[in-house]
Amino acid sequence: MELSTSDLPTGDQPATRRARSSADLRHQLIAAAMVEFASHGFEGASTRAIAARAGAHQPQINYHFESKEALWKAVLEQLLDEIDAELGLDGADASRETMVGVIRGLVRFAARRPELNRIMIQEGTNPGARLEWLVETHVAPRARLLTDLWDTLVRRGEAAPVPSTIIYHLLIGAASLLHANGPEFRLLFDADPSSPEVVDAHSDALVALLLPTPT
Amino acid sequence: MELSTSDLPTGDQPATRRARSSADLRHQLIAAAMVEFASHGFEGASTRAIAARAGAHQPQINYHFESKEALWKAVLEQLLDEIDAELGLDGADASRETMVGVIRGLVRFAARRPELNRIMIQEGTNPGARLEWLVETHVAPRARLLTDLWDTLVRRGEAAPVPSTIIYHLLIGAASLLHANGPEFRLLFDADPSSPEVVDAHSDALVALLLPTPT
DNA sequence: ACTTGTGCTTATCACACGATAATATTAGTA
DNA sequence: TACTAATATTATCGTGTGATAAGCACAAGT
Repeated sequence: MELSTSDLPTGDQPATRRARSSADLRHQLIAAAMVEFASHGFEGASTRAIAARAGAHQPQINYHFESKEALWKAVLEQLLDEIDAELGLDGADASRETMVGVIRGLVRFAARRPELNRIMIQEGTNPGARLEWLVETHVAPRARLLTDLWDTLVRRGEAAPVPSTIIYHLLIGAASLLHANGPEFRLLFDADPSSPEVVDAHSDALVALLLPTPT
Repeated sequence: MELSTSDLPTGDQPATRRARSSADLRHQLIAAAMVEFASHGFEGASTRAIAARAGAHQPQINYHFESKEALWKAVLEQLLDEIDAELGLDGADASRETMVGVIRGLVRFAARRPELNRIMIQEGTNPGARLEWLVETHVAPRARLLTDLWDTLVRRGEAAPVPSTIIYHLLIGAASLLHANGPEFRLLFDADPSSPEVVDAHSDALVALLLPTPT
């Protein structure tokens, strides 16, 4: 390979350079792993490719993380933190505007960071330990927030009368596939899936379909 | 390994037994590859696992198919034939009932054969030769049929005013994710994603959302 | 009975995988 | 400058990968 510290973004103070550099590499490995896991799945992504993308050697993954699976969990924890920040679902009140914000946020996030949906789709396909960890510790509580909100709106007649168990995957699929499969969209329609025009039209459509305004 | 002809469903007439058995194995390999490709992606699926699932030895794949990729193409051609039979989109007239049938067919097919959506989602994620082959030779013409139908209905006011480029992935995502991620749905809601109740509720919801009846 | 052809089985190729051990290098401290 | 702890680097382990070659089994045709 051929790596030197000058290849990486260097810190400043010598006193903190080492610690910062170490934390930086951790983040770079997580960022690289995010892309590789999203593209090739857990099994298909290789630690060598992840390390190369981060400008590091393959054994550094096992030095900074316990295993490939621990790195995968770190990736998902970061992604879920990011979508929480984008949606702000937990503290919100049960209103139509909240739901509008959630829908638009889902589309915006899927366009900005398609990796989360790609990884979740990959894992949601196969039963197993990774899916159980994902659902039990991360997906279930967030899904609960969304289904509760939806049920409230339906009860008030502010949302289409669709069971919340159905609406969950329906909404996430409708909001994310266009961006998870961005390359396919680009080939099919010769348009940029992450352009503001597409994202806006996509969000507007979903809001209009799911939260019809009683005229 | 330990294989004998008695492990496989045997033919009848000795005159045709060899040829039938060969065609049978081809089909069994395609069926096995369908499951493996859907679960682990093209790169993650191993020819040994495919062969084992079909009750065959790994080199038989290269005997009956040119390569792993040729087997993958055979899988997709079979799946696309199946969904064509389910939807019957090509000869249909441009009516609301046709669209209702398409929507219900998409959901029904995703529930019965989640493998197509799983494979397409995997491939739609990464630019490359496989995606280009898929889109150019198979997806684009079918997508065209659907977007043309949609545009006609929108012009007539019989469908929600959503651009057909947006509706394509929106509809397919909304119709398929629940079933592509069946294992996740099962864990989340403790329900069978392929049960008639779920499939019906899912279809009804999509029809109601996309083709609102002007009351 | 003999040959031919089709498909199966075994062995093996060169390479990629995740993980670990051993060594080298560096930074911080005394 | 010596020493120590942290990180980087190299080498290597056992295993799995897709593909191919060589030889075998057996039915079909003569």
